[in-house]
Amino acid sequence: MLGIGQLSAETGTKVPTIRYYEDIGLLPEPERTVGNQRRYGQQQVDRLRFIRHCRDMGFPLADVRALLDLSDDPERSCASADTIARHQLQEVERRLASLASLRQELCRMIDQCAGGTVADCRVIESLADHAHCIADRHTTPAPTEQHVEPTRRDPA
Amino acid sequence: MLGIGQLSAETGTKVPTIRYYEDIGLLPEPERTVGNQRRYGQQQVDRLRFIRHCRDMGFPLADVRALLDLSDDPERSCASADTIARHQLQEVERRLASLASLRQELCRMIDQCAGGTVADCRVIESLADHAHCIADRHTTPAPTEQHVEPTRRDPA
DNA sequence: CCTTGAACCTCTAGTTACTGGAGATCCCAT
DNA sequence: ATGGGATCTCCAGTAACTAGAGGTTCAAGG
Ligand SMILES: [Zn+2]
Ligand SMILES: [Zn+2]
Ligand SMILES: [Zn+2]
Ligand SMILES: [Zn+2]
Repeated sequence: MLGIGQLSAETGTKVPTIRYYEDIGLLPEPERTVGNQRRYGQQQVDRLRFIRHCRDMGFPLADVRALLDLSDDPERSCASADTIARHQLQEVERRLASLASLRQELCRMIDQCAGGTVADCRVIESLADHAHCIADRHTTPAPTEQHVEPTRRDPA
Repeated sequence: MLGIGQLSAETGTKVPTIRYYEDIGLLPEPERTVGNQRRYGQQQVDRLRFIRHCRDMGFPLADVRALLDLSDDPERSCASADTIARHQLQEVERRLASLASLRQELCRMIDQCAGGTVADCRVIESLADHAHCIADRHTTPAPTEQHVEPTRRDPA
């Protein structure tokens, strides 16, 4: 049986995050010691690994929840799991397209600026007027994810 | 002079968002009618357009704020504007790379599943164990943005 | 057996960039 | 004068965590 800190180390998940997953019902309430501390078994380790892997692949928690439900009973058809994955793929492709076009605009913007004062800056000018852009509109990537510095992950 | 609803229509920004930008100091407090309603002039329209365009290009509000400050005095050197833009470009490229690798994993995952029960599903299996992945780790895109359905933008 | 210090507990609040609603007020046209 | 849409302020909620305060528990050393 592992304490929460060991589970954290084992899965590369921060301790408050584990408790958060428990709060929202992604992880079942674990056993407790007499002194009220959480104790986890292998099942929980696997479940948390599954969750983290899904998150790293960009699935939103709602999808992770659905995938966990599915994986909890192996007799069911996997059709909906595949559907979720295909949706996620589409989402990733949407973001890729939008980022690619964004990259182009940013490059143009930066290339055109020769330096000097703000009055002559092509970057500022381009930002002020979308008419300078190639794309007729920019679609927001709409990520639905986290906002954390990349100071994570250190798997066992 | 425009009312807030007209400014909203003019710039494709929702009314509460305009008030939010005012709250956080991105838009200056506008004039008011005797009845306390906001009235905007062309300057404000331009400023809000600038903000929205920056946001659509993926700049975080902190950067938008810095860019606005710069564009407010045209005599300064544009070096820091260019630096912000180059940072943003790097960020976009980072996300592109990470999404491309994600796309690959998702494709593999989906291709390998022949359908059937969850017990045999390659999607579930791949999610359960990162060892099935090609990439040695997935880097989170770390977006710092919004979470909204794409029900926006309808420029004048 | 007792002490110490790291790990753990609960609870609250903050992050980003907005969005939505309640309940009250205003503006304008008929 | 009146009706209805636009606007006002304030508060709460979204995603997915993260951080901190203030108090307990565990395990090892003496
Ligand atoms: Zn420049
Ligand atoms: Zn543009
Ligand atoms: Zn399958
Ligand atoms: Zn993986």
